[in-house]
Amino acid sequence: MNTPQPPRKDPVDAIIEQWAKVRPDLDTAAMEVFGRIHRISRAMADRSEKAYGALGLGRGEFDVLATLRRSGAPYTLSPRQLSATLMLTTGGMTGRLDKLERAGLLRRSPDPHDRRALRVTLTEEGLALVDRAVGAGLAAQTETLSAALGPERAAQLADLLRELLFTAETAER
Amino acid sequence: MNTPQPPRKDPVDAIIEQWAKVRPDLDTAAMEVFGRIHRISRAMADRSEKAYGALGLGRGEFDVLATLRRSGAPYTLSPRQLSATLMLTTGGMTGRLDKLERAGLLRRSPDPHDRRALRVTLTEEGLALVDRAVGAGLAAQTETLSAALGPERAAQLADLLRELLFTAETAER
DNA sequence: TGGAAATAGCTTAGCACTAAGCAACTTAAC
DNA sequence: GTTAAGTTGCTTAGTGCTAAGCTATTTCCA
Repeated sequence: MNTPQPPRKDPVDAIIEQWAKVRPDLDTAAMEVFGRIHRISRAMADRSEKAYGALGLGRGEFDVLATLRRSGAPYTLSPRQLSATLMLTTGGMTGRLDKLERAGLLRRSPDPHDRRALRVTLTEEGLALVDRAVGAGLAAQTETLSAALGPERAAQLADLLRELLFTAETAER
Repeated sequence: MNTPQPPRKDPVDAIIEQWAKVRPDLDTAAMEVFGRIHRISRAMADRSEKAYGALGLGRGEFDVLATLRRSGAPYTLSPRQLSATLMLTTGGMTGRLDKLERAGLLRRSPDPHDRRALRVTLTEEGLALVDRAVGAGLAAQTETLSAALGPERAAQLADLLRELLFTAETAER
């Protein structure tokens, strides 16, 4: 399964070759990394979405439930905390919460200490569903990763990505 | 700039720690890779968008122009080729082409050999603009990459990503 | 050669998001 | 204690996508 592959050509290599023909002056080294990251991200989003989809959840809804789940008992956060964590505007969050509340997966209740604010809490159904969804999503990821790389190279990849993430998310000048 | 970093904790490490507290049974190793890939992809999309944005282009428009540009002279493709390359429905492509044609960056003309089909061609303005935009986008990527990793580790990262991309884009069973 | 199937690009309806702005409320400043 | 400033969640308008369906045209093949 995980013997180091002979270096095959992938779709990103093909794009880079095309650029080399028409714009040989360009330095395309960064595409080798970011072009692939973009495509992997998109492909894995599709795979995960398929895993939750079987449970009737979209990616956005899953993200809300998972954020509540991993906050621990009593599975309660404010809409603001959720939209900040998920890098979503408050308008977008209102829509997600509406849908999830209608599906009975969470509950909105007034915050007892601040009458402007709300508390969003997972219901029992929501808790049970998200536990299954997290398992399914993670299984899809694990399967893909271990089919591509052994544990050692996967760990090496994770380290390189960690350093790149720091820089990428640092406020641009 | 590129001395191997002391292992700092990043946002993905924090999320994984949270899961470990509330669901210690989960195998979260794959998140180390795909969680970071997702976040880097998002962060870099924002950065690139900012680079083209200065030229009045959104990411979607840029992608269309760049695909035409790297196809080489005479910078002509069909709407179908474009939507297939960019993994976009034909409806979405119609909208992008409308906007770009209105801006004078490309032209639609009938295909002489197939009366169902069109040919989409970059105008001179479109060609000049996309050449500037590609330079700007690539500069933003190059800057981020070289601030995070030296050339050697960047190449190593590219190789690991290539293998992961093969598996991620392979049709799921 | 004629008819069925496939393909091209467009249209429409629906969805999920952002940006901007709102009223209600809380906090800070003096 | 009053006023100014900030925060919260929601609403609205606008954007860009998908899915499904349409017409016109081409290709396949019996």
